[in-house]
Amino acid sequence: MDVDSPQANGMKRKGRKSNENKASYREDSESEDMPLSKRRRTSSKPVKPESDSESDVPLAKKPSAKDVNSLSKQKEKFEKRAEKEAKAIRKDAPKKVKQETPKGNTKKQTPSASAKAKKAVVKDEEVDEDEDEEYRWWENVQQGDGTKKWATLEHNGVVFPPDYEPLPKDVKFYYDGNPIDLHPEAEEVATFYGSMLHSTVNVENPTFNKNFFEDFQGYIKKTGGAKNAKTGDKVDIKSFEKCNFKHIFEWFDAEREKKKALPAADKKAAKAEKDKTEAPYQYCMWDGRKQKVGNFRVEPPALFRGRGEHPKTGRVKKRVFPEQITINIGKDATVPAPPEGHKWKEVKHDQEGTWLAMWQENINGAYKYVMLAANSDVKGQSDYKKFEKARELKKHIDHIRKDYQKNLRAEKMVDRQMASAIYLIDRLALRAGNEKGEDEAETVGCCSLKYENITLEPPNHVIFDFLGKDSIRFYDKVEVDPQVFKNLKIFKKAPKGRGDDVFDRLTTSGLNKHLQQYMTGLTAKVFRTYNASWTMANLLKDIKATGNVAEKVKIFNDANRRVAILCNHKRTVAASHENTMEKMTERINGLVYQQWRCKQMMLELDSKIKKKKGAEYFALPSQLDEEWVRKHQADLVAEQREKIQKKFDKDNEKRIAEGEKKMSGKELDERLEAVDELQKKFKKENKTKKVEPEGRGPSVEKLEQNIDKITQRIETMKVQSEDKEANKEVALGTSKINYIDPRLSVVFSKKFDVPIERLFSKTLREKFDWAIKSVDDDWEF
DNA sequence: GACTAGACTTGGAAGAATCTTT
DNA sequence: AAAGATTCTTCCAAGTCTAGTC
Repeated sequence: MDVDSPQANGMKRKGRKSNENKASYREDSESEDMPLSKRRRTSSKPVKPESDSESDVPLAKKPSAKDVNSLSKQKEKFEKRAEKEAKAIRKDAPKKVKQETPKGNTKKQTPSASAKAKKAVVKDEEVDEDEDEEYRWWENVQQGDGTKKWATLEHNGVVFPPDYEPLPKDVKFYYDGNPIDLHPEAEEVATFYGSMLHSTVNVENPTFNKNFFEDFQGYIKKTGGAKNAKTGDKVDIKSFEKCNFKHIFEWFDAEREKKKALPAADKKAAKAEKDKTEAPYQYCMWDGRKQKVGNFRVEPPALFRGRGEHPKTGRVKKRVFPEQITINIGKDATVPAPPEGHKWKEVKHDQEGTWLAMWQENINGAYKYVMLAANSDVKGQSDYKKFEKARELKKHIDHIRKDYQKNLRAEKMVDRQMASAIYLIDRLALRAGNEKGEDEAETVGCCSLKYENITLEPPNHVIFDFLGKDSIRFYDKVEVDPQVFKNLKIFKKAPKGRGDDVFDRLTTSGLNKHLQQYMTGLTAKVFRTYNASWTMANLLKDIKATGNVAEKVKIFNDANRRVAILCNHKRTVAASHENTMEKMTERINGLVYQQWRCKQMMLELDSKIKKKKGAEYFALPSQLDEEWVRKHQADLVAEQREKIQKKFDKDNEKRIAEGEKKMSGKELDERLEAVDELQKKFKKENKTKKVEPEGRGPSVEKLEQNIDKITQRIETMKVQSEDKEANKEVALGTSKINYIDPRLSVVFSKKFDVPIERLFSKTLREKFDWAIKSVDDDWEF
């Protein structure tokens, strides 16, 4: 239960065993002597003698390479701008460059500052504005040394999950067809699994099942075994295949339904009750200011849902007891009382930490922290600092780029690898890529890229294919600098093979140390922030103010999407996606059909028009065919019939409600005559291959207008549908929340008159309060 | 420099709430 | 009003990176 064994956030690091490998890294063409000052670091694991057939199974269905050309071309443009700007900054502020304090770019902030001052005065007079006066920390960011995070801190600790409530007597886990009695502790574990049968990604994962079953068996053994609920005989639970959790699942499902079906008032009351009991934990007092706590709930016991091929996925994540929890709180504050009969593991007064409580989870020994919510001052400040740091990189980026460009040809292997790695981090927004342990999913970042993750295609194309954070696949074919191509070829040279590091001389800390030389605090991840925000800034810069709000929001989202693609932020395609797409094409086809009918009507009105416009114009569009038309006609007929029926029913209801008599079936028949006529009309059209002109005073001109209108609608729908398809596996959220400087969005909102609500949800507006209140429409990243 | 404990940010998915369509 | 789609929020896993120890 105690997880005190020292582990790096639980993960045992892979030993850095060094193989003495006398690899020669001489390039084929050029003869460069690269001193091998250090021993080569290779994976401690032997190269897996995997059968090729297995390893060749594609990771995902279809590699969706990004549009290499347009994206990289634009990136080039933005890089040029970056270089220009870096030079301009240095020219502008030859001496001040060192520390750009928040008030640093005085020119731009002065107007807003004075405006705010005015506002502040007004506010003093009419106090009714907000609850309590807000603390505009961003107007006065002290550098400080950043170590002491608070002077006083009061909070009420954490909320524990409810105790386990045993299942009703008639709901059982089944084994080999028999209901089984389990000790509540083992039964609880059964419910972890039973309640998630709908989660196919887990329940169909053999590792998940194996791990779960092992732990489950352990619990059964530990708690006195399992018994046949009918006979009372001991049952040995030894085969996962014979386990049946269906009854448990159905019970949970029914409970979920029951909850959902509750009257709205009851739901509301239940929520109010919960809010009330949790209220004391929602907020804390941080340096005397009320601040929202983020995650005050202790994580409930469950099955660990490790992602990708996590070797421990499915293991039981145990219930956390007060005895495992460390509380961090002000010296003078009242320490929250642990639950009756329990005590805290420890109570600290660590002013250098921003966490309120902490414990270690039993699977990986990972630390779990209770911290403040994203909208709190501390989090806001560090967010602000993060973006300021990224902006600071603007001043150095040209140097850094020039440097790595030069060092791509460095004599020493380390330097070459360093330059190549930074190149990739900068150009492809790769993560640093820390070393990972044996008992984690095998994912990589830049420094940990493996031999097999890179495929070289002469003259200078590189295919990257690897699983990154969260086992999300990164697949991209990229055109790289010829020297980078050469280098990668060298880095991959024999005796390296599958499983070996491409950058065998690099570690993330070495890389970051190198980066610090250019700028204090510069690390690999700053490049991601910088490139994301810089890209967004440039995309927004090129926008012209046109269209309505919806169109402008779309433009914004398009830019957002470009950033998300840059960062490789993906989501799994929604189950309903294909269906939705089909519906959309059907709708489009319906419009195309309408258009075609209009054209046929024109033929009836003007006998010469066929010659004038050409036969092509009147042909049935290629995406439609006879069969489709028949079906569509039938659908239209059915649709109309349904509509009339519904209207009729509704009218009748109304009549009854008003005390009138119901309409007769005859009336319905009369109304439905229109449908019959439509049907007849279609029949005739199909037979004669002619379409009678419709509408009042039909004319070729009117029909043409109509066709144009429909064309418009088709176009919008097509755009919508293409948009949807392109967006199906791109997740916009992460870049919006973590990478794009929120001030960019605020400026966009102001400049183009798009309400900020359209760009930021309520929580995001709270999180980015500092950004919303601190910039004018001329602020630049 | 290697190693790792610790603390903090980033990330996708699940679940809840809300909007849209039927 | 139910169903379906979409958006927002919560959850917690999985990264990054610093600093301390040897």
